[in-house]
Amino acid sequence: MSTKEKILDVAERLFADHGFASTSLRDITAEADVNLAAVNYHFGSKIDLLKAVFARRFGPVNAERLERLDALEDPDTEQVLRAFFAPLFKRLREPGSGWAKFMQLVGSTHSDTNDEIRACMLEQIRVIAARFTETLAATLPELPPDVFSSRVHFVVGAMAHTFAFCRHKDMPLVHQLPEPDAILENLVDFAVAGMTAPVGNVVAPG
Amino acid sequence: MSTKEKILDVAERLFADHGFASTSLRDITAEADVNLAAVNYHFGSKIDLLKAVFARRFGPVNAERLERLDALEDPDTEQVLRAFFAPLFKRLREPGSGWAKFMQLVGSTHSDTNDEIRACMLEQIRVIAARFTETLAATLPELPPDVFSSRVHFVVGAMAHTFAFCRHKDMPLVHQLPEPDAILENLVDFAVAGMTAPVGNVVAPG
DNA sequence: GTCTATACGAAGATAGAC
DNA sequence: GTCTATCTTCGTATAGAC
Repeated sequence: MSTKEKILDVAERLFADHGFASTSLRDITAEADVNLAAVNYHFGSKIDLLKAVFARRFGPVNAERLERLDALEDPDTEQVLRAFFAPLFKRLREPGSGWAKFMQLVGSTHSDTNDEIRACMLEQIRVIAARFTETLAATLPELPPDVFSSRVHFVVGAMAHTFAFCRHKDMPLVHQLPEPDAILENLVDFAVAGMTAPVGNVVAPG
Repeated sequence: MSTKEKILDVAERLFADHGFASTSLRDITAEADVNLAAVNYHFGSKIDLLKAVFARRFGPVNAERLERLDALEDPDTEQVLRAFFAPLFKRLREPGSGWAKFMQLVGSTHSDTNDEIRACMLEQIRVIAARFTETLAATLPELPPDVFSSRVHFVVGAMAHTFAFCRHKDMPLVHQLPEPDAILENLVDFAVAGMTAPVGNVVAPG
């Protein structure tokens, strides 16, 4: 395995387990058994290494997402959501492939307050998110735009938190977490019900 | 204002805006116009400063949450969720009080991969979360335990992401975000629908 | 009791030798 | 391509002023 690939693999795992800011380049290069300066040579900087970690995996996932979305004719809310979630979830079935760690990293990065760090992931999903948001909105034509926006936020949050912690041990309050395929079904059930919920009391703006 | 309070205020804001790891004690003490060593004197360490930031605000919020929960007799799903969310949301109505920044910090810390950082917040809500999870489960007796667990994760994720980003400008995909009170109503509608959704296809474990 | 000045080791980044 | 040396900034610790 090349130095570059060794760094990518170890960085992905350590970023996911301890967070980007809390992981030092010395941790990565020591565990990958390469020289400290190799990171700067191959990737330029720590933040560019993070970008490379995201770019490597999002390519095939996003391609499959678009394929699934384009294959739908007159899609409903569930089909759109499933087309977005399934391509990532199905890769969890390959143990040892690193996809579980990657998903964990995606989830935590999605909620990172640091704009520069979050941008490394957002630049990978910006185009695809726009396509899916647009198509999803079309399945809910009667929903007020501000309610739709709020609910998309809620779905994104539910997804991100699930990605980040669905396999985490330190969850004393919520036990008995099911298998990846079952989590996907639970997430789709939940998100469809949330997106299509009746609109309750309207609060006047201002 | 005392040195201790100045440090707490500035730390809360900078941790919320840039993340805990990306904020240096020198950033904090420079903006608070106090000496660097004052942090170590008053709080002991950077992580203990974070704990103090959480402890200051969670006290009154959690007390009100328990009051509202105890006041309910034979509560339904919506009432339990509202008793948890409302005490924090209502404080957003006081502009300049720092509660919006605190909420942002709570949301991002909830999704932090670093166990030590997340523990600073979890220790503040552990007892209360157990009470609410237990009461919430009682309102959904027919829901399979693993589905309930998944859905609680989803609600927590929706909440955390909303806290962290509901006032953020860098959200090009989702516009027209409503006012705090409307976000609370939207969140309650969404979470109630998600928690009470019919259980779809059951996936065999393993 | 409070606060300040200052020093130490470790971190990320980078220039230049090989 | 790879590695050493070095720069700046970080969290932390300590001695002492008020």
